[in-house]
Amino acid sequence: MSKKGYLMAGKRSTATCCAPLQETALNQAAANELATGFAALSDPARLRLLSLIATAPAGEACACDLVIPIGKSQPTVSHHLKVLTDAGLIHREKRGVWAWYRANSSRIEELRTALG
Amino acid sequence: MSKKGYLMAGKRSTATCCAPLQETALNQAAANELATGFAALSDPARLRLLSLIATAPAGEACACDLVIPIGKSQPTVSHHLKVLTDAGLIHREKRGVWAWYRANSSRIEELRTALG
DNA sequence: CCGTTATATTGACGTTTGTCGATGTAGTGA
DNA sequence: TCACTACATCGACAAACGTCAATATAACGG
Repeated sequence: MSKKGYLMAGKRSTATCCAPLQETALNQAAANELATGFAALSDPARLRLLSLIATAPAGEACACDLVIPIGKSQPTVSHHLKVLTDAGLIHREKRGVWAWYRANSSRIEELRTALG
Repeated sequence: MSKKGYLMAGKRSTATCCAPLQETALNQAAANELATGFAALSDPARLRLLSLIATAPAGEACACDLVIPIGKSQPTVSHHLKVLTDAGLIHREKRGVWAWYRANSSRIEELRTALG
C-alpha cells in the first residue's frame, strides 16, 4: 500500500521535491470572476472594439461606427459588444435608434491590478 | 441605389450619428498578440496555477505540487501548464524528473500595461 | 401608416476548448 | 535490469465559441 506521487499527495521517495505551497493564492471564486473578465478579452475583435470605444472622441462610441472597422458582420459585432457588456467591461446606453458604448474603467482596472 | 447604413459605409439619413473614429486603436496584429495572452488567462484553473507559481517560495513551483491544489487530473494540469507556457506567461525548466515553473513577469507586465 | 434604418436575437454551422483515461518517455534508486 | 515515479502526449468526447444569414424589434421621417 501507500502509493505515492501526485495522486496520493504523500511524500515522494527519491528526494523531497520542494516545500508544500501555501494556499495564499487565488481562491476558486476569485479565479472564476477574473477568468470571465479575461475571457472577454481573449478575442482580437473584442480587444479592438474595446480599444475603439476607449479612445473614441468623447469617451463613447456609437455601434454604427464599430461595424466597418472591425470587418465582421453586424450580428457578429453586436454579439461581441454583448460579451463585453456582460463581462462588465463596457456599458451600453440606447439613445433613439443608436446604441452608445463607453468603457467601464473600474472593471478594467480590476483586471489590470490582478496582473500587478 | 445608394443603400446606406453599416453595410455600405455611406452617410446616415436621419442625422449624423457621430464623427468617424480615428484608427489610432489597436491594429489587427497587436490585437492577435494580446488576445492569445488573455486567452491563456481566461480559465480559472490557469489563473490559479499562475497564482500558485508566482507566489511560490523561491519564485518557482514544481509541477508535482500543482496537481492536488488545482483539483484536476494530472494530464489536465499538464495541459494548462503548456497553454500558459506557449502564451509566454510562465517558463519551464526540467530538473531531473521534475518540471519547475516560474512566472514570466515581463510578459505579464506586457498584458497589464495593455489595460492601462 | 409605411418604408427605412439601427440594433438585437435566433438558428445553424464548423472550430476550438477543457477534460480524462490510457499510454509513452524518461529519470531514479536498488 | 527492473520497479517506480514525474511528466507529457494521444485519442476521444461533450461543451463552448465565433461566425453569418435570416429574422425580429423598434425608432425615425415622410
